[in-house]
Amino acid sequence: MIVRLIDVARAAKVSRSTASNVFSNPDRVRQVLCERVQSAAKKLGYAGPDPKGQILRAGKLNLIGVVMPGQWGVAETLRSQVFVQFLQGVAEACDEANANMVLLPDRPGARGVGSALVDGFIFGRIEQLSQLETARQRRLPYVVVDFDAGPEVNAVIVDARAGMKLAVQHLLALGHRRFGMISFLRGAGTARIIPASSHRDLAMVGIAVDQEKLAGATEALAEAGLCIDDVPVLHAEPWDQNAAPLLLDAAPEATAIFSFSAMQAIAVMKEAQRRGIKVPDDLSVVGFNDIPEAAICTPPLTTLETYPIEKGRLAAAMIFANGTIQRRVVQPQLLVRGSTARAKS
Amino acid sequence: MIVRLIDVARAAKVSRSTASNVFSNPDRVRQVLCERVQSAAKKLGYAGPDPKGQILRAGKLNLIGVVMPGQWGVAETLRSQVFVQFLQGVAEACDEANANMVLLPDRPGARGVGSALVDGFIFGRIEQLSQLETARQRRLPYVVVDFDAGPEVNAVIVDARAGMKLAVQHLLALGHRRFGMISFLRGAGTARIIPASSHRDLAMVGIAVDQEKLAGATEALAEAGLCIDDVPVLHAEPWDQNAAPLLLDAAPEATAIFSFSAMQAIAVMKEAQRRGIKVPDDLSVVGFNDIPEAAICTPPLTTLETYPIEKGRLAAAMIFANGTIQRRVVQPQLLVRGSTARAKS
DNA sequence: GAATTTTTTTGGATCGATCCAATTTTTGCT
DNA sequence: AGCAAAAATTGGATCGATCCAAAAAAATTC
Repeated sequence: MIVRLIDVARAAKVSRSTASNVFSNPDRVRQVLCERVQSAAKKLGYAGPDPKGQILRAGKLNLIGVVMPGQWGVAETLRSQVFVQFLQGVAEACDEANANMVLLPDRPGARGVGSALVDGFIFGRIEQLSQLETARQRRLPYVVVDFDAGPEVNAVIVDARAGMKLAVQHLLALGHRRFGMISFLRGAGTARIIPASSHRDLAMVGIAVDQEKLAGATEALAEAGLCIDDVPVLHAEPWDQNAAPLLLDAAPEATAIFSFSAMQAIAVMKEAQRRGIKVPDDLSVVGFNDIPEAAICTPPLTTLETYPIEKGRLAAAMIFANGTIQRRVVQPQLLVRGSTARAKS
Repeated sequence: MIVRLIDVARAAKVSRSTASNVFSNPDRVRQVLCERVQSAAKKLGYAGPDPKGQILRAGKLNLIGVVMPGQWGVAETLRSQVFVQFLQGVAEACDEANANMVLLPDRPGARGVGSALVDGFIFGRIEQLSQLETARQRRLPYVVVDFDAGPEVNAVIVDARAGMKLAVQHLLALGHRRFGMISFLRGAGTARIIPASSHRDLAMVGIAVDQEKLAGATEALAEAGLCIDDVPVLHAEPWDQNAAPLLLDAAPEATAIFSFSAMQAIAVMKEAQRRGIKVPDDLSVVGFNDIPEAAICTPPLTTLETYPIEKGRLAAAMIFANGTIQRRVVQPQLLVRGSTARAKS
């Protein structure tokens, strides 16, 4: 049924080695034989060397696995524009290295980290060190993004703490003193306002990078003599459409809101405008990460550029290098646009 | 260096077969041996059966290759939100089938369609039948999206002609008679206005699905006694920021603009507003495809829902089915939002 | 305890191709 | 033509695991 190299070789009356060379090292074969093999291949409908066989010998696959966060699947993760930008960066580096990229779920049971046919892994978002164990066991190179897994692990990390600090300091410099904050849920769940007593409870906050954001905000506030406990906090998934009203209800006095995601920042702007609150005149809003919408919404959103594409490139490059452990920290930059203004006195 | 199954077998003093069974069919092995093998594996640091070896025997990879349009690379393609939505659909179907998804470039030379380790292909966008030749030769199942490759090829096709017709008919029903159109370039290039003589020259228009859009628009106009030749036409890539002004300059009299992409439709709205032209009062705008921005921009964009996620699912399902050739046509639906209104009399 | 059945275990073949050292053929030179 | 050197070709081993029929061991029956 399936035509193999050996069938072609037999049909052309040459050895397997010669037939193999016709496809992989044509210059080592006399032209007469070369043609004989090729015509035999064509007659039998041979599709060329089956990569399944090649791989076993070659060992290298030229394939990087990008591991998607476990709690969300691959499909859910693709809803994040920032993550897709990150993938763009990985794809760019892959293009240059003539490699491909496979999207892997981190569900136990699935053909994921434990058994995927790849040369290395990029962990897009992890929550626990233990998730790296399987990759380590397989002795394949791997890179962790936005998670500090110690000095022996390749890492590309955005300095989210510094970023959030920039954002809050920007608002403070504009004279704001009453805030509202939008954080991430840990795990799935519905949007909700968090009681002040839990504000600093890291166990409730999304993933490591979000905990860093919280730390940054807390620090910046503290340096201005303010306390995070006095700030109403909303926990919500970025795409939860029902979240923004909750915060505006909970923080009627706030003159500025900072969000852990750009999506929720934009949602808050929309909701404020719907209620007749003017942005940025009555309410300043700052987001985190830059997405296309942030630049074109009205007003354009002041937010943090976190260079996801660059991060993707760096991560993929580390896999291809596969040498000494590297560790790169990316510094976010504040993009001041139209959604922030001086606080009314 | 690398620990293989056979090393573990030797260390545990059992045969390869038994060692293999410990990992793949534990119930066939007595518990004593099972433990002996497992402890040997742990001692040697064996990471479990290497998928490279398994694959050769199993034959099946549980991996779908999504082929990206050749002219753009993988990274460029990920910039298209509609394409990413399509990928979401593929990912959903993969999740259910416990398979994975690899993104393949269609560059010659790259490890692409010709040699990728996959069970089947989804061609995201193709321009010529010949691009399918390699997949056909490899005798792997494949699906083509938005391209009519004949009755012997799995296909998921959006009825772009009907969609565009809906859009133009909507504008006609609102009383519009003077239009502007934004089409796609074939290949890369800078945005430019197309002379009337070339309006119906399909060779200039993007890919097959875009040619269908042109046909739909032409038909709808003709049915209202209008001719596409009288409509100023702009060719531009969706993300070209400099395109919108060109069209507004070329079509100062237009009261309605229809675009082959949502991105350019939004760009035109922004540019019009910048010039003091009110949308939809002075100018109606219709896009194609629905992206998140379209729903939240001001005014929200009237556009066509083309169900990319559903298309992705259907395409992946056809690969998994791998039976009789299927062919699904998806009918777009017009989402009337705020960017269209009655023409001023 | 021998005979029979059932459960475990094993070695050989296989998946499809590539590499390498040894062999055969061709070429070049006198 | 004869010999050496170069080029082309070949068969065996290998990549890492799984399958299968046969053999061995254990459990059951009389």
